[in-house]
Amino acid sequence: MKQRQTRQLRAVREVVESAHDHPTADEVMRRVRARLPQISLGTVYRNLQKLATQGRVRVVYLADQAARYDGMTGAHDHFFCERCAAVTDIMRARASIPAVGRRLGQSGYVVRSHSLTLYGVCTACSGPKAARAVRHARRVASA
Amino acid sequence: MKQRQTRQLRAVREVVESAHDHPTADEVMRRVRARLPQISLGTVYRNLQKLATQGRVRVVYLADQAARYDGMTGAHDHFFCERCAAVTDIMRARASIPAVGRRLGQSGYVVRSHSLTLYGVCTACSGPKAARAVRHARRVASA
DNA sequence: CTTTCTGCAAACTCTTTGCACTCGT
DNA sequence: ACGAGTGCAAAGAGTTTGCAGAAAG
Repeated sequence: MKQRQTRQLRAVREVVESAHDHPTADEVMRRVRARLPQISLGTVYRNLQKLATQGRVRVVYLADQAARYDGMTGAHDHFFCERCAAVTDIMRARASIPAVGRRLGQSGYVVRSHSLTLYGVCTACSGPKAARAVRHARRVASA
Repeated sequence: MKQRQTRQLRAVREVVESAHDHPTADEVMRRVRARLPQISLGTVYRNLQKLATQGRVRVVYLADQAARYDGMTGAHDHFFCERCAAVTDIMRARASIPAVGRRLGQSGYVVRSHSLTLYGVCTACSGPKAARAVRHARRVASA
């Protein structure tokens, strides 16, 4: 029952907490392997789930894509770029959502959490240097 | 290139459009089979995707669950009951979201769509008759 | 030492796809 | 008749899990 402080758990936690780009489980594994070349994807999933249960990590589900993991646990939402698959944090989108929860609460619903995601094209992909940005993003996304 | 009016496509469309409970692809197949007993799950998926591309059906992605299909194509959001897996439509949650899109637009982001889902416990599951409601929901969910 | 955790691989779920055949048009 | 659509089964992607051995406390 007691949680052990294994090097794998710590490495997964440190990778996710220091990541600013919402990596997938697979990407987390690649990064952890820089330090622990033997770690398996199953262990990464188990530890990510453990951290998520403890609230140390947030899981971000995006349409039909693989789940992303986010070390920022404070209230914020996400923007998903349909061109380069980048995920950007949005800090101010939620202002009105507590009101929705309150209204639903009067109808007997208990709102525990919510998820707001905007889909579209990000600055890098829609701007004048879009071609270069897309190339860059693809490289990062498949690295 | 021309779209054909097959009985399978029509049956899938009619099932989803008349459903009020956000069925999964598997559930759609079960319902269609009442009329077309030999329809395959692959065909259901192909037709759901076709209808979604045409905007006649909305796909609702919920955390790590299977996708739900929604015949209501107008703007609305969803509440997901973590106890019975029921999905409820929420009509008024989005009022403030266009403003978020506008603000992001000024930063070079193009917002094409968004998804807002609230998670919690629904009226039937949190009320005084919760036990019965849960039993009912489970029966429906696994029917 | 005891118990949790790991690595591996197999299993699982959901969804997509290749192929030969069917059926709208 | 032509070719889009179907059924089937196999393949894919992402995630979970059983088990024997490793290692944390």
